[in-house]
Amino acid sequence: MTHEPPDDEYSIHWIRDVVDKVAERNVEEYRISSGKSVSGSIHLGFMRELVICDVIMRELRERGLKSCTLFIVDDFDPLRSLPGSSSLSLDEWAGIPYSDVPDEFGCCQSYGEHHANELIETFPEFGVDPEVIWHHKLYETPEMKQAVRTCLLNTDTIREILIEYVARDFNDEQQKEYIESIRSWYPATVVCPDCGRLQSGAKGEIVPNRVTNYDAEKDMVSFNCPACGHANTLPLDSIRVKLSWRVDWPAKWHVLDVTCEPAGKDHAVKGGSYDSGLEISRRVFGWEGPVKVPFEWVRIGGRDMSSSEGIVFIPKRWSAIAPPELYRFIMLKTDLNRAINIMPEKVPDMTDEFERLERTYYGIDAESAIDDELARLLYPLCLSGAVPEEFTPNIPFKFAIVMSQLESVIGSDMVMSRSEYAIQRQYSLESVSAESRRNIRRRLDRALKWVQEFGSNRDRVDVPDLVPSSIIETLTELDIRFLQGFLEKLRAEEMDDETLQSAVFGIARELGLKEKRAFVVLYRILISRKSGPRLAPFINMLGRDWVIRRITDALELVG
RNA sequence: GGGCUCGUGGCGCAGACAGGUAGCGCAGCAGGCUUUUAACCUGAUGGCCGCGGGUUCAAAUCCCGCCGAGCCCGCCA
Repeated sequence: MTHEPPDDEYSIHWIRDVVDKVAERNVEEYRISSGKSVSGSIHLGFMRELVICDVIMRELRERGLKSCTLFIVDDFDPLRSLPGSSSLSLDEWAGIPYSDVPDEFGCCQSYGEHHANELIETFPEFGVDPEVIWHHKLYETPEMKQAVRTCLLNTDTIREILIEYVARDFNDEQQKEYIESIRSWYPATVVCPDCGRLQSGAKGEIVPNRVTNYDAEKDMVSFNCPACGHANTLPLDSIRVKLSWRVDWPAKWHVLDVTCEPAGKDHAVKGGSYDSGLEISRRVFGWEGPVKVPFEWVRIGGRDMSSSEGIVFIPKRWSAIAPPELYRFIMLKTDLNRAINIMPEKVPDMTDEFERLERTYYGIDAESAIDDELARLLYPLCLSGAVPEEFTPNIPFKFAIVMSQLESVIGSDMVMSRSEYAIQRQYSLESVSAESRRNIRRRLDRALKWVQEFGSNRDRVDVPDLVPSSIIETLTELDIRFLQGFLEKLRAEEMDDETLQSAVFGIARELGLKEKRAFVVLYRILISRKSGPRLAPFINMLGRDWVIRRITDALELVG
């Protein structure tokens, strides 16, 4: 039996499914949120969450719905550890909110702001534009104060929920212990007015400065700071209070009226903080809470990215070596529950793949392995800005790898004009647009950085100023005659890649020189190696005049 | 101990929710008008679909068990 594939039962892409679900909320404005603790540099993986938020927003707008994105900088969290590179003292700053810790680099208001800004600066390139909300400032608003009050008033309910969600997989003894430990627990901590700490101790031995009592009638909060010993009972309005983990999140959802928030797998697991947060939304704040969109993590080169341990690979570093649109493409094409392992050394190949999508979108490739409808959906979502009316050609990344390394040899003007010429030939263009020229420039810059950081030895091209005498000495009588013949040919006429490649073979054969040897000789003269980039295009990149001079110089050295 | 996700040619992945001859990219291999070189084009090769069992005329796909990898599950975030 055969199946007619039902058209609308299963969607072509996860974005459609997610947006369908979000749109069901039927609200006036769809608010898509994300948040990040600023314990250090925010790595490239977090950008996945921002991109997910962004495409949900874009698709909602596409459907004529009002939508925005939010990015909450969790800078009111207490500092627990410092990266090894930091000059700050952990003893001095542990337990203090990131917004109160100074910026050791001196350029921002605080430790938290510094790391947040490092990320925020890359937003335009990556095509995201969320409203930035500073957690510590949010806590100063009357709405958030009221939410804190609501949580304190509903402490019993919150305790019940936590026992239900956190302790459900415990054995009897663990359960008893947990219930006991939470008996006099309040869902909030206090910034000590004396020492400025939310908690004492660093990672592993933390004791929070927890609210020890809340007098609802007088709206008074008691605490007993474990860091400095200061104990007091003060009006809620007069002190800085922060809600606990698992409670803070639903309070923010409520105050900011969040419709949807994606969550990494650590938070999104069944019974995890997201689920308990939804339960708190229902039973404490009286609404259903946001639409949960779980997603897997991003790894780089097979290793986890983590601010505290592992490798630091920040978005800025990505945009220095690869197009941000490519990052968005990788995020969008991969299913949400798949971990993404980014391999920087594959950037050239991945860029090619992305450009296949681009050409499919513009209908330039006659046949394409990429589905038309998928290209129509995905390509615009990959771009950081509006989709240009017409295809804007660029040089292939792999061409740029070689070309960009020649700047120091032939100068950047030559590199640009030869790159433009390559595009003109490839797409049969009369002229190259200003936009294309900007693209070329960007690509050359990225290709050069890429090859320096991630290129293999084969990718690296190093043209020495002079041909070393050690190489001159290896030239035989026949080699020299070949070089003379090739020089003549070069002087005689401008040749395209194919003609030039043939000329090498032709001249070598005429003289009875082994073809392979001819190539070795030329590569040695040019780059002191016995092989290199495909020869004729490489010579044309360097330019006829330059190569003529090079060979002439070499022949002079022979004497 | 409990839970979630993943396991498909050398590498990275699609196909699994609707069971019916196993696809793509990269690498490798062979070719591109008597011209091997690493922008480009063409072609062929390469897979007990983690293992075992079950359902079915038919299983990569559905069900059960096992193995392996990753992650989450006290406080704190």
